[in-house]
Amino acid sequence: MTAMDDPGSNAPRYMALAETLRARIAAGDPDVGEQLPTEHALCERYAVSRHTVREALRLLAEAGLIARRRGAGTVVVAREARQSFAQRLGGVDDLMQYARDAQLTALSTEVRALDPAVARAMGVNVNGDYLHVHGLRGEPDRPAIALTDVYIRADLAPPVETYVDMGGAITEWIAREKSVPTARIEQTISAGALTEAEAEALGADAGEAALRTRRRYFDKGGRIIALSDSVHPADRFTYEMVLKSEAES
Amino acid sequence: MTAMDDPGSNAPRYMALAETLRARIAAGDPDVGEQLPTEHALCERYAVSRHTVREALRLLAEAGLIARRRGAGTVVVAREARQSFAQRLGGVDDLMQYARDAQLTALSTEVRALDPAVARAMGVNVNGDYLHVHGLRGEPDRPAIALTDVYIRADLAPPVETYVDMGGAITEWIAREKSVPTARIEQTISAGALTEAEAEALGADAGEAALRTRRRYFDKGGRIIALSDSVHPADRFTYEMVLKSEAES
DNA sequence: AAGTGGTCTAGACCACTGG
DNA sequence: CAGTGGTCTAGACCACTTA
Repeated sequence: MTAMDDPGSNAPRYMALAETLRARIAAGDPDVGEQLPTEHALCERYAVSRHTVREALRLLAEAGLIARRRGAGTVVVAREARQSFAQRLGGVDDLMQYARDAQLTALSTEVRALDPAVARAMGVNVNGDYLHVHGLRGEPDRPAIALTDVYIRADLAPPVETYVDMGGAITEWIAREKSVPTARIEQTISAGALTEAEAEALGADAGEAALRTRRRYFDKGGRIIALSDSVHPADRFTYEMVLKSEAES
Repeated sequence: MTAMDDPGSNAPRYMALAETLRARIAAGDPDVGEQLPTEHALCERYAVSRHTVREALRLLAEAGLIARRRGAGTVVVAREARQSFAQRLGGVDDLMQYARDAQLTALSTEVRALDPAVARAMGVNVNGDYLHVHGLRGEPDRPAIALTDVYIRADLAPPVETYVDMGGAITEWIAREKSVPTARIEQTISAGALTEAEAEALGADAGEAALRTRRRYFDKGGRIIALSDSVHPADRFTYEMVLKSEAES
């Protein structure tokens, strides 16, 4: 009695077949690393067309249970799909989900080699020139929400006149104008106390608790595109994220 | 000269067709909200079979450019796929990416109605009984990494004997044993100073900076499964996440 | 060279949407 | 009710892997 033999089921055949195969894999019948029957064999065994078999296998492949290779066959790669969650972000701007109009106001900018101390703090080992923008982030006429340092690889950095009103979309500008899309972002979030210099720039008290976010932007080849380091006074900022289950059907 | 008319291209037809349609949508030919030609029309226009058209449309649908409804047709929902990033988590355990062996040691447990003050702090409005577990999280013989409060809806909570050695996988137990999988997790991360009670439990100093994470677990219907509230001394914990581009081809 | 999965065709029936 | 997308069949050729 498998889902395939159930005449009362109103599910499409390819779904029923997928469910049957999923149950068998969960039971370890074809165990991890072993081969699934070929598409042709499944057509015969379950008396369905190859298209139906392929739709069923597509579901299992999307669920990460099987891997398929032309000429080599289909192997089981997992007995069951772990429930998985994902935080999706529409773009780099969404990384910090505070108000859209939180503008970066530059206090200073310069192009020079990356300070070794900064590189160490950011957990990277690089050399070469970077455009360093130091500034406050927040809405006009409101207390600043963050004190931010951004380091953009010099050969990718926009001209100084340009980036001021770009908000946080610098990596999108680089993707568009320099054809270097960001492929990976690494972010660390930690707590810490405000230093005196930070407190002064932010109009807060030294020693006050603060949220510190550091981000590293990488291109497809793993090369650094940009670095950013922000300090948020505890009472002015909360990081919120929603993680959704990746289960589909 | 579209990708479809390119005879030198060695891409499959359905990919070429998808690329052609993607370019047209990007140009706003069928603008957002407008209808795409029907599958039948596309078959005629590009002289391919319906299966080929459907494979092409499947790609566009996966990219989030179009939405399809049986009987109603296909509409454009976006001119171009925004570069998008996702943090993927294999399970609830991975939410906090510190060492796997960070066990929760219960200091107290009780079942009672949720304290209104707690509900307010967690940003939820609920009633009913919850199993409240208050404890320390960390490896044995090391300073605790967090002070944690977990509130599990009473009708879903495992028997007291069970949950002790489950680590953080409580929601996975609920999904398996109670058939209530978690569909969404909302998390807020903020900074704050340790209260005296927290400092004492953690063996730290009151007023020290700390990272505070609050999580809400929801089922498919939006009902709360569990709540958790953790405080991490700043020097003992850093939250790290990797966001990968969702672009595929 | 035989067999695999990947692509493609030309049909068909169905559930559902909309006028 | 006509037309849509969803499912399904029975073929076919191809690129690729394995032996």
